[in-house]
Amino acid sequence: MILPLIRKFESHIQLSDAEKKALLQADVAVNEVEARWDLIKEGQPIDGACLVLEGFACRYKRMQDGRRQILSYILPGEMNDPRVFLLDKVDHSIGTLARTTVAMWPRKTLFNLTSAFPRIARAFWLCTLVDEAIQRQWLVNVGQRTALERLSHLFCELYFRLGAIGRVDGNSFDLPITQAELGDTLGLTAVHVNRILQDMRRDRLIRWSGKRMTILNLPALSIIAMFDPAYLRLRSDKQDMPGRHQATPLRQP
Amino acid sequence: MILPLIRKFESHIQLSDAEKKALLQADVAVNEVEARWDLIKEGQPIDGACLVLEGFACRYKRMQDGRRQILSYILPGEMNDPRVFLLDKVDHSIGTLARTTVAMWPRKTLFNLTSAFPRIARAFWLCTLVDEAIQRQWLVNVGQRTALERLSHLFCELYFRLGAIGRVDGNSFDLPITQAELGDTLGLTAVHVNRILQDMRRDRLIRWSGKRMTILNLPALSIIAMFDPAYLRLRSDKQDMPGRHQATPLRQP
DNA sequence: CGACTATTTGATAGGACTCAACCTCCGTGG
DNA sequence: CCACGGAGGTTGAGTCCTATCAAATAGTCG
Repeated sequence: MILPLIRKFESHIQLSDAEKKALLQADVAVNEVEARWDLIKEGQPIDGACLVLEGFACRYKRMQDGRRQILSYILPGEMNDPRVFLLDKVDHSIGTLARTTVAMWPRKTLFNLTSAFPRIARAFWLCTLVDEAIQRQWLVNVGQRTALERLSHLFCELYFRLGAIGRVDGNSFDLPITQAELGDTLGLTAVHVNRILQDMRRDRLIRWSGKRMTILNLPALSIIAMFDPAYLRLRSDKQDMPGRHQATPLRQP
Repeated sequence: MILPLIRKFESHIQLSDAEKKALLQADVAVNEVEARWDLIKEGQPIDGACLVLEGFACRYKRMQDGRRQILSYILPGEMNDPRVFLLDKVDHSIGTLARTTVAMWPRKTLFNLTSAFPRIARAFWLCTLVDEAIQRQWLVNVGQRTALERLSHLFCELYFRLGAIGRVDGNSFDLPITQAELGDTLGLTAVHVNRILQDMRRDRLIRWSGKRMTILNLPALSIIAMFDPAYLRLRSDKQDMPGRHQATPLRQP
């Protein structure tokens, strides 16, 4: 049921069978949520943590006048920061961007798991640290980079993050969001996102039809974005890392 | 020696005398550092946490081509996130913006303190959560706001953060940084920061001569920035909160 | 005073936004 | 089966905000 989480953890550290079993047996409530629903609304009290199993969610903040900034994407295997339990209410909303299945954790379940299995606690820990590293990158992104650089950097990031959880097939992955949402992510308008995307398609950097994104030229994209995946702290010996796909088959004519 | 930290903690929770005493007796190494020195360099292994006692430090990331994004300010009483001890190296640098006195904590000291005094651990905890809330606000700032709004929001934030640690005198406080550094903070060029500052001075919003910033019209500034100090989670019953200065004396004619 | 850094000013260019219209796709329902 | 509506994508023209480049001015410190 919560396989994606295990997968995610294992992209950071190796889990024992006992740890995996404990996670699999954890008491969670699974829900299906339509696109564009709020899982948690800004200002609400918090009852539990939510883990995305499938789909695409995000954290965002909305200003009084309607402007919105998306703060982070929550991909399968990821969850909102469980530490906010300490607070009475959250200062941002969590919503779905596509149809999403989420598992809600009672805080007690989380507490039991992390106290019984220190390595699981450590895995949670590492995940929040990576989240923060991503947060810092996003600030650099909107603060310093041009529109083309921002889009390129985000696509590189998604390619690696999704690759680490086995959601990249060849060079393509599902990206079920709209151009307007991309704009809210990168501090750009939908119109401008659209124009830069056209440039990127023209230059054979990407293809993005329907909900499917294909990275046509990762090296070029990485250079444009000055992208270095180190901040994602992925174990590079994982066999499904996107980078491995470049290996040349040995059987040559 | 580490009074600023106690002050900061007490803007979140009340400490007992025993807790204060433990903090005061903690084993730390205090250093004076000139402006524009790095306390921690990106990629370095981490030996200890650093607490700013006096002055002005920041976290920042530099890109290959020289562009820099300042990620957060570290004010007196604040420290870099001690949780990064878990990692082998940091993904960003920490440097001083002005002459700063810092206390370096051996990780053992930190460990002893937090395990002996759960409320101290909780205070650290709350501080990192507030840091992250600020981080989110900054992303909204550079992602969604205009130059005027960004500057206004930052000045409001500093007014409240410095007020909470008793560094606001009337409506003015020390802001010993350059316009170029403001630019690196807000994703703007120094030239443009300069021009917007002139507008703000003309409109009697602020005065900023030398290193001293004076907020001339906080209500107007708050409206421009759509500023709401709630995210800073300051205890509103603290007697030195800036907000209290608005109270009307009871003795009216 | 002199060297340096920071601030200010001017002219110009360009990236991104605005507003509006139009197109395309797709699910719905008559 | 096709008309309809809505959401998302695309296009165009015009504007504004912000960056760039260069130079002058003001401050600071030894």
